[in-house]
Amino acid sequence: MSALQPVRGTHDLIGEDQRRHRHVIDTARRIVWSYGFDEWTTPIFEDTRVFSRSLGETSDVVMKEMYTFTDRSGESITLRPEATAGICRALVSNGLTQSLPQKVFYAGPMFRYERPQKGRGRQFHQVDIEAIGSAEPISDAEVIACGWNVLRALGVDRLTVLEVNTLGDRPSRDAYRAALVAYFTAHRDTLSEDSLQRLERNPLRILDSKDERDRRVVADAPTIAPFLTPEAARFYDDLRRLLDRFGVPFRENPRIVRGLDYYGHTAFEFVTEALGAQGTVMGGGRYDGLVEEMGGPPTPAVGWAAGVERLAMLLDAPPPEPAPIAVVPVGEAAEPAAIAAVQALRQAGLRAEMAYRGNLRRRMERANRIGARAAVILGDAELATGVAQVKDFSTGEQTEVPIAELASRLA
RNA sequence: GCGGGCGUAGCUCAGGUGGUAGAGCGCCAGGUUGUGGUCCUGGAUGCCGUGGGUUCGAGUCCCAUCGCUCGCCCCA
Repeated sequence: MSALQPVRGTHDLIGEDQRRHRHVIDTARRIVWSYGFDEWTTPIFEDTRVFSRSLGETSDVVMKEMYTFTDRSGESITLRPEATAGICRALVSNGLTQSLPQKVFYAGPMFRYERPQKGRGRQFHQVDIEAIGSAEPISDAEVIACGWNVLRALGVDRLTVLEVNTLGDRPSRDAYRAALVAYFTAHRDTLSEDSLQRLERNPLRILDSKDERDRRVVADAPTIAPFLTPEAARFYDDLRRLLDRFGVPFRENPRIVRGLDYYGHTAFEFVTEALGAQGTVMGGGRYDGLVEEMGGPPTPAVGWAAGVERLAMLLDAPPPEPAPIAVVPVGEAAEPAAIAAVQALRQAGLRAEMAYRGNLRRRMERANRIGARAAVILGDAELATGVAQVKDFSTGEQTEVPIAELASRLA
């Protein structure tokens, strides 16, 4: 009981857990491929500045959640808390700002130092797409449609709702922020302590506070709509129109706020009631300033990230594994023939294992335990005739199959 | 960083008011060394999370501590 345990907030993925996890990633990869995205893999740790600069110095991620350490050469290194910053860094590092647009798919582990909860770990996994170099609202709509199709392919779309909002462009947001600060300052004596802090750092986040006191104040708070510039308003109109055109159902939620500073215009979340406090299963938006932060030219971009663990928990059941074939040699003389047979099955693309321990009863037991759909029995009699006994485990029936035809007959 | 719940076999969990630890599932062996799944018989498994206290005696009561879990904050 006091043996070594995984580090707090990390988990082993074994058996069904692993199958669910892999199914989420495989499905996302397949759907996203059909939209023209290419997979990238970047390092799981980066120069700390990649994140501190891009996520915003006042974001919670940077202030208290990063796994940051100094390596042996004295460099400050951070385990990535999210994928987008690293992708933008890679875009710039590889000179790909010269060949836009880039449509990137990403799958891998992320790290955040937090108290673990349902659907939240210190190491967790995301799938992620980024359409970099696309400024038109049609790319936002297409990115969202792509995410929605991933959820549909996973069969979890009926458990989730898409909520969209606009954060406007820079002038819209500055004007709105000023109005919010004025409004909340006037009501500061009724705000929660947390929200008084937010008023200093990021007043937008008061909007999605769960505190009772805050919610009453928020109910009458101004919305961004009257502060949108004509350009920002039209962008949002276009987005909603195009979502309809793509056939993606959504509802507007003016309280959606992104936690990271680099977002503007489109913000969206696919949320669910099924995961307790962690309702967001996929979230994203537009981040036109980020590539520039990384030292590249001004570059528009839009994307989303989805939590693999959270999606895996929403899955009904992991997809079934194809059942293997068990090859069962009887007696030492049968070993070479059994090895040849099992290799032939594998060459034919089948999943096949040998059961070679114990008496025949043990071997058949083993064959059953690995979930085999059939057992190929090879003993002295079979070697003499060149015909194997093949037992179908679902029916219990046993038939004779020439050894040379095993692969084709069992395919 | 702050709150609630829970720690007994590999897993799921029983163990009124203190008397030296149980079930089901799983595992191992045999019934059957040329036939699995079903069935029968037998077996192993535990520093009862850890440390301390009360007591003749603690899984049970008290204190502390660690871990897990759910929630707040924030997010995928």
